[in-house]
Amino acid sequence: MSLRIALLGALAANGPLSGYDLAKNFDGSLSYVWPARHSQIYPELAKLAADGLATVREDGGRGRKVYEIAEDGRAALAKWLTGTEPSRGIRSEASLRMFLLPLLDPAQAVPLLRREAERYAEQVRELEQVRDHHRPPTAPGRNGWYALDLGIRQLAAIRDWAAATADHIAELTSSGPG
Amino acid sequence: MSLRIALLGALAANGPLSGYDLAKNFDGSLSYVWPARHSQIYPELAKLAADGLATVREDGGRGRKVYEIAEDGRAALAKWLTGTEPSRGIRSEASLRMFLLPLLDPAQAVPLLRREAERYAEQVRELEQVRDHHRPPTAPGRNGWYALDLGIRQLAAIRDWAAATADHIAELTSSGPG
DNA sequence: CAGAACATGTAACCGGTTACATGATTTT
DNA sequence: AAAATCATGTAACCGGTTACATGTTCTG
Repeated sequence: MSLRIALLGALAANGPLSGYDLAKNFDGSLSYVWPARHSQIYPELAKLAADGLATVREDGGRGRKVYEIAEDGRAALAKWLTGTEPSRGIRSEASLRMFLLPLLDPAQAVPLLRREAERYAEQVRELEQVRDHHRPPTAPGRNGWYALDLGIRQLAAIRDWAAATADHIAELTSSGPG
Repeated sequence: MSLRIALLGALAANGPLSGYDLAKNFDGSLSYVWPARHSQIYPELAKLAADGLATVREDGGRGRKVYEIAEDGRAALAKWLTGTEPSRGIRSEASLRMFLLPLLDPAQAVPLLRREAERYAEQVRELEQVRDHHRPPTAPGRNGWYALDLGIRQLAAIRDWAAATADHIAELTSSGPG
């Protein structure tokens, strides 16, 4: 279900798009919460068209097909956003690692946590540049600025946790068993 | 691979456990980043034992089997934590919804964002109580406090984003097209 | 004209979910 | 003795990944 919604969302936000465009980066931000490969995207777009939620049009000689969201598609998207409870579960290998890092002995855990903190800090800096380059929207509607902002905040949370946890463990071990 | 690691992590952190125990809540916190059902856990534990990463012992007459992490298991866990790059991808239906909510017209989006902000605020308050009840560890090693702290920070980030975005959209529409 | 990038699809496999199935102990 | 809970497992299905397969247009 969710892939379908993600595609409708991308089409609603970024106008008519081909499967190739969508596969490339899913609008550059959607892939952060719902990644998908072209092998999954192409069949799903075909289904979307078959179900009348999007319209297809051949575009140029290279076999390119451009999909545009239909009225039924917008309705389905709005219904999902307003009328259903999303599953709160997530599955994140990176977070799993964070959860488990404190199990290592402090001499290993602290530098790894600091390295992770720095990695996330760097990613946050990069994305902040992109975000601030685009500037917040001055009119409501279709744009990825909010999505990017959310991504940055989540990464910053992990960064802060990793730094704080490294400090905490380091402090414990310097005073504790010494 | 990750389920295997998650199970080893749970066994390392919380001592010997049965599949039933693990399935119940995955230590109460691990399930937040890597949920799993008993139908997946039981076979994986059997494999873990077959591969020598954990040891089994029958425990009581109800067919209960208790698994304990073996030395090889600890080594495998440590190797994964220190020697591999985790995939950075996540898949979150809740975040997907957040990403897409600003696509709705402001009259719908703003109250939904505020409702989500309140939902996350409540969850943060609940988990903060749990966390602060347990208090931060005073000795390094096996405990779920850090994991819980990470979960709270991530939820708080979403909460803050939802509130800020609601405010921002509301402000735009009150001054913008009026 | 060769190689890169564009563009779409299919098939095999794997991890995960839902549902099915069974039996032992404890509680009421 | 019935119901609830403990406890483990299997099977069918589905969503997603990897790999395979094919053809077109642009660039150097």
